[in-house]
Amino acid sequence: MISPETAELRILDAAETLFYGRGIQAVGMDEIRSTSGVSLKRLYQLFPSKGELVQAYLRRRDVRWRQKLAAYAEAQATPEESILAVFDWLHEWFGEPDFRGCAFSNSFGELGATSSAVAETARAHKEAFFRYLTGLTAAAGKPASLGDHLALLAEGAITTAAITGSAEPAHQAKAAARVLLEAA
Amino acid sequence: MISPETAELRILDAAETLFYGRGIQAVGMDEIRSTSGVSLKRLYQLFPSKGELVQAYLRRRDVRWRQKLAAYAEAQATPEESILAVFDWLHEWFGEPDFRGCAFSNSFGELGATSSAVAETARAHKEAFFRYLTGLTAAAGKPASLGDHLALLAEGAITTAAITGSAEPAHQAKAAARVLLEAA
DNA sequence: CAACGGAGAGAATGCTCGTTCTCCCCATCC
DNA sequence: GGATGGGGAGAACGAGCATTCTCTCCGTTG
Repeated sequence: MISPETAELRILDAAETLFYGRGIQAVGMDEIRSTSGVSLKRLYQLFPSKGELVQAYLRRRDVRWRQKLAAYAEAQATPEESILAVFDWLHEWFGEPDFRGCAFSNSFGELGATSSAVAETARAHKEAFFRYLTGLTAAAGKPASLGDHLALLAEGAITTAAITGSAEPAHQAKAAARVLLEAA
Repeated sequence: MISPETAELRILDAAETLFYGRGIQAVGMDEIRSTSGVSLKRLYQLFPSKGELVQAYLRRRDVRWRQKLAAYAEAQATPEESILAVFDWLHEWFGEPDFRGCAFSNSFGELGATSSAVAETARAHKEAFFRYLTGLTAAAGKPASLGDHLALLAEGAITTAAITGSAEPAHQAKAAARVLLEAA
């Protein structure tokens, strides 16, 4: 028997791949089981309902996504470079073969109206992202409004890249961000 | 008996209210029937499957949405004012009580991975929107890249307004748009 | 060794939903 | 008037799915 920790990891990995890749309602618990290799009994012991598994998936993805973004941005030499690096990181993300847009926007569109938990998780994710960008602009001595504007650009690039299937919106957003950054 | 044209209108109105308001998979054909007052038999005569009804809903919404935007923008005196008016129009839209983001982004997030028809309709809508904005910037003697940048801002504002439940992103996007417009 | 408790496989349950079918009514036409 | 055809209401069908239950197996403990 695999350890509970390993089982939980496998379940969350399967949930992330499947929920993100195909949508939450399109994936049944049976498919989570077969992909993770963890029996339904154990699955329900660890996550008492599909809704709780969805929340766990979203929470873990939120933390990881923002950590990866922060690690990339913080590897830059100056605050200005960190800001522009956000859009380089987006470009890399958009190019990943399984990229399908923002997991939070997608789950909000799918379930936001019926699940307040999903709606709230999406809201918290976007708020954290906006706060992160305003933190970067503050470090560069720029106003918080610039952070909001850059966040809107990034948000738009994510949606547009997902729907058009192109990574180009990241470059477009970066060019616009550069103009805003220099004007601020 | 109501005329086929009236029945079709009622069905599409019900579909739009329900699909947009709660998500496509969350709404059953039975609810379309009870809301529209059109019997299931006639419903299936006019739209042979739920998928076709979804496509009809999206197609009509695409046309109407872009018409309303264009009417608002074209009521302005100068090309520059038309461009900025796009964001005023967004602000009005965000303030509507049933606003729940972009119907195309939402349906893409929900069904884009499983339905190529939905994915394609969403893509066509975004492309038309981008083309409309680059047309506005061309009329103002500005490069097409400005149109793309403004479209990203608008797109980000829509998503952010939907998730946070605030109309404020329209104002933020307009402020950023003004900077980009004056710099271009 | 024998009882036990927890684990896996997967069947069973109960519900939802897309789609079709049945049955009945009524307006039209001979 | 009586046949007919199209329409409405809603039951029926079949599939999918979240969740639970059953049965069997095996490792542990006394």
